[in-house]
Amino acid sequence: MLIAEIVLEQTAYSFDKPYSYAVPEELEKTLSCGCRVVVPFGKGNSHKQGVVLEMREGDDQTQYKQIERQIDETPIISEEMLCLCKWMREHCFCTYFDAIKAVLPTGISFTVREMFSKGEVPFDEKHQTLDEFFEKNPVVSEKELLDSFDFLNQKVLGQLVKEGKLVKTADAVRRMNDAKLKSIRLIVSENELSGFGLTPRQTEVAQSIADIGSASVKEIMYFTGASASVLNTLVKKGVAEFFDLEVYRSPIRKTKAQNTDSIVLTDEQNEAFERLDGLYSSDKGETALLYGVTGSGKTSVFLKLVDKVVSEGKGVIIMVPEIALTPQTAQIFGDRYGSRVALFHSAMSLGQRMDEFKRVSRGEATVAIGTRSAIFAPVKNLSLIIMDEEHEHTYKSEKSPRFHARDLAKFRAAYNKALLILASATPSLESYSLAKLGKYSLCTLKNRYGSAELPEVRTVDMRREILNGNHGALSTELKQAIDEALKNGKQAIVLLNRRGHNTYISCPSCGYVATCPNCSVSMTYHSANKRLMCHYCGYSESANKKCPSCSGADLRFMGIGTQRVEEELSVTFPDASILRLDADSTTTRDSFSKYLSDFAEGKYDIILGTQMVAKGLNFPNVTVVGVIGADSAANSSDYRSFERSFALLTQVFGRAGRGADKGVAIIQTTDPESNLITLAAGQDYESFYEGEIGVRRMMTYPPYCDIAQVIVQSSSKETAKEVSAEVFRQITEKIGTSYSDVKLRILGPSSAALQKVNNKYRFRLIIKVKNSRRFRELLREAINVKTDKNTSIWVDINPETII
DNA sequence: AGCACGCCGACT
DNA sequence: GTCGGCGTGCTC
Repeated sequence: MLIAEIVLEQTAYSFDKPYSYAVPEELEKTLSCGCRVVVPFGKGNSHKQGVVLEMREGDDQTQYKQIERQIDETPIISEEMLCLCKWMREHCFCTYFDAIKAVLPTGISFTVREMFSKGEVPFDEKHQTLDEFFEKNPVVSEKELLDSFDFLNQKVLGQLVKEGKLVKTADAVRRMNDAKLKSIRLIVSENELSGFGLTPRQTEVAQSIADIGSASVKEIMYFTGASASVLNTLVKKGVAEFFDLEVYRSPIRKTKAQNTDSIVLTDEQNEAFERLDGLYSSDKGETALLYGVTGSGKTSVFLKLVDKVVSEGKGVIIMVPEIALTPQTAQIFGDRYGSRVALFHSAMSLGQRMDEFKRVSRGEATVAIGTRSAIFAPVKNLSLIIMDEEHEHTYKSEKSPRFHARDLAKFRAAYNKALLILASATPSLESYSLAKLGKYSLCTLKNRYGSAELPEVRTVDMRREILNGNHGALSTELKQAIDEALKNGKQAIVLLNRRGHNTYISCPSCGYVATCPNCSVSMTYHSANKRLMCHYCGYSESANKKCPSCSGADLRFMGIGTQRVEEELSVTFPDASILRLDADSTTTRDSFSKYLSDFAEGKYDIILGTQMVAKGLNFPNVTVVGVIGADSAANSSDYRSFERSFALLTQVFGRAGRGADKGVAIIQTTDPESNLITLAAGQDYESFYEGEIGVRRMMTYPPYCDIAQVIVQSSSKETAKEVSAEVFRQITEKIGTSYSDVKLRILGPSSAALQKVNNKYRFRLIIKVKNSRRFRELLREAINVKTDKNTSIWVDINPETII
């Protein structure tokens, strides 16, 4: 008797474990580990999707239910990836299926639907109509049945199944639908609108749709502030229709390798290459940290190594923090390896991602390039993983499974005895300390390639600007420098270090601040639609002219947002064309790289953006870089903010002088004495590291411990508070008894930094601990407290931000 | 999450 | 006496 150990979809964390099922005879030959199946589950034998983890010879088949159907003829998940899924469940506090979904490209997922057909027992006379119905459609979905017959409901259906009059079957459908963007367009002409009895609000929205032509529902809701119901009414009244817009397809692939030049390395690069090549050839599954200053030519070293991997017929994964910002990377590798390259990133359509997944798993593509999800590429014969800009926070997943791609890369490297290269100009403190301890091999590139010079760095004290009567976002010095650059036909970049820096509206007389009714954040003013918006839940309202609290007419815009800086720039430089790049101005991700290339071609004079722009800074014609609020993040409470600001500034300074002209970087700060700017200007990572690691040691922060963040979210503030207190109690009780060997410190429970998001209240516990198997066991037990439907508990190990 | 079992209050 | 409320416990 064959027994299969199967993990199931739609399981809560508390009952997520492998379940044993009997393998029916007809599947004995075809079924194997890593295949998806449909099984009956629970008292009602509802159909669930599952994945076979293990197969074994079993004793007594009768105690198990039978597998109903096999979805994949051959395994969709390899042995290695199944192990990775187990690892993720153990380390990331997610369910097996959360991990499995992450490993598979979305387009490959199936959804299991409950279907009904006639059973052995005939229907009663009062249900005669059902007979006729099933005559026409032998297999019907639940929804169809409920819609067609008034006397049917969930309960009656269950009853009929029990009596044997109906039979439940499962239908596995592939869902590809989210490759489309729900959009809306008018189906009558603009001047006919008056004849449909529309309300003023509906007319206004219809007018907006007419103005834009057609737009995604999301965009329309953003610009008009209308809810979905207004749009639904427009469709109902026959004015407009919904349609699906195909989302962006992947870039055209070059089938032939175009660049076959051999790579010429400098002495220093060659030395690094030899070191890495030695590690690569040793097949020990090691990790190397390549610390190379910006502009030291890390890519050339990679290319030479990848050349070797490809020539040996082996596989490689190359990860970059955000592919839209580094189109060059994909380009360079695409030119060199042609169709051996497979791309993985979020801007690709589901179909495309699935194709790339298949090409890689069949071994047609051996060079997988992409963002953090590329770590799941089923590369054959994996022997090298490169993680560029390894310190970037985009490598940490912020939704379940909350993994860090670096950890998964380590797992895969060890499993395949492959070499993992972590590369950065500003390595994370975690990685650099491990390199210093000798756990990683450290390779260093100290010299900038070619003649590129570091820019001159000037610091502007913004407190002085205010004293001099300049209340704007731009200092006089920055304005002058931009002015000069524009006169000489050069370009400028203005970077806004925006963390915690939004434009909000407040009343000076009573202190009123416009806040979101659903979330505990102040709302951000958007000049594009003249509305106040909440970035967390999407709520918006029109901006008041008067203070709703005291009717004062002197409402002020506080803080600095990109939109406000844009206005200031366009007033100061009326003839310059300004490109604003932030999350709000780029609705589609692919447009980002297009904007950047437009800027490189000189279609814009000034680029204005948030941190994300810093990575794309590779423009020879830029001579001025301004950084606004350079120290704002450093002052925030997050223990990583100093590190982040240092990395950002180092990157800005390192990239600013790429052309022939020596550039100037103007740093606006309220704390000019801070050594952050001096360290970054000197590209002095060593000193930064020595200082910061001391702080981490003293305060017990990573790498001196791990941080586990337990978050309790509930629609009731009291419940959130009580449950988090209960988790706290569970933990303290356990370390006092059965887990006395685990040493940890708990902070909290306290209200999360964002107390309320989307009308859900959040409480958190922060645990400083050495992340060990024993600790995870303890925590797993401790969070297993009973909660109501509206309450959820989750764990984030080493979160990127402490929320 | 569902779904059943089970033990109390409002009804024909 | 029965129908149905939702508290509790299990799911191969």
